[in-house]
Amino acid sequence: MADEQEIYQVICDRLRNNSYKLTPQRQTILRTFMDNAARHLSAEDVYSLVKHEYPDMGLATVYRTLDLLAELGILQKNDFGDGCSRYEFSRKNEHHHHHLICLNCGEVSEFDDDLLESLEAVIFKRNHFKVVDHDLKFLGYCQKCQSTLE
Amino acid sequence: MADEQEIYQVICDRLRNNSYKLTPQRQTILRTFMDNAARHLSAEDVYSLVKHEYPDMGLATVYRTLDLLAELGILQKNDFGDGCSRYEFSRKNEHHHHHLICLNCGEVSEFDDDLLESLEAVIFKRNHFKVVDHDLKFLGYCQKCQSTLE
DNA sequence: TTCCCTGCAAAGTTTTTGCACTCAT
DNA sequence: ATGAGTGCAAAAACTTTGCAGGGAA
Repeated sequence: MADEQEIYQVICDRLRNNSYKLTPQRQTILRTFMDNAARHLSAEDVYSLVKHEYPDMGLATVYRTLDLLAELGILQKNDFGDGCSRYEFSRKNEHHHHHLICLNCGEVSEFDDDLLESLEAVIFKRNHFKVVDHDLKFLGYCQKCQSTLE
Repeated sequence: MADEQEIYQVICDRLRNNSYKLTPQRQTILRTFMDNAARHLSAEDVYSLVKHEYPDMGLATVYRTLDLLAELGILQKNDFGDGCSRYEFSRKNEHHHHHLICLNCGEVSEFDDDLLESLEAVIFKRNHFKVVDHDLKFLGYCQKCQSTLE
């Protein structure tokens, strides 16, 4: 990923260009994602992480901010089937990555592959369905849990 | 798909073999899925469909039955991102199918492809992650909505 | 100053649970 | 007859909304 400061600038610009305000709450939440780039945070996760730095922030604000940032394409919203939405910085323009979800401990890791791009043309021909995005998850057991379980 | 009566027998056997009872509620729900094999029904969908034939059935029973049938591998639980789980007859042993979800009207159609099987070996080598299942969704616009939108 | 944004509390949605009663086996 | 299964209502879990007050531009 590029330099943190640079990313932060790009995001602030995108907010301003859409006439959204750069409130301290939004800044704090953004910083939380930058500080936890490896994780896939839920609203509740963000809420507790932010509580230290910003004890007065409301949970509703977290939800509204995540919504907004996802709408602006800054964050990507994921559903890993654990009952809540989880967010990460959007990487639509980079290499396509998919998620490996451990059925035992719930850890989410990643896997890069472009294989599916070629499929989208096939789908358009066969099904007349115009694909704009795809979502591929692999469910199984991470290395740690494989040894734990047996 | 095979003969309806045959499927029904297989399912009843699987219930009995696990010492679950074949209650009229469960029969009604199963029949509902057989009568709507092309659809991906939510608990609420099943509930309203069943209401005609069985007005006294409770929603909790529908949830519990869908859970049970999914656990037994009779139904497959899907998350299409519309805020509720949707079920269809499980086809784990047949050709792998993936879902095409229309972002406009929400219609879910299907697409068959085995491409991903080969990927799972690559993932085990590269990430030491033991894949047991995968879930691939394509998001886009169905033929109908493509013309409607432009 | 303007009105976007926020915190709070209340409500919404989907799903689960507790409990006493009922029925398939 | 017996415990799995059921309906009902209440609760749980996550998220959204309404509103009055507050702060970024």
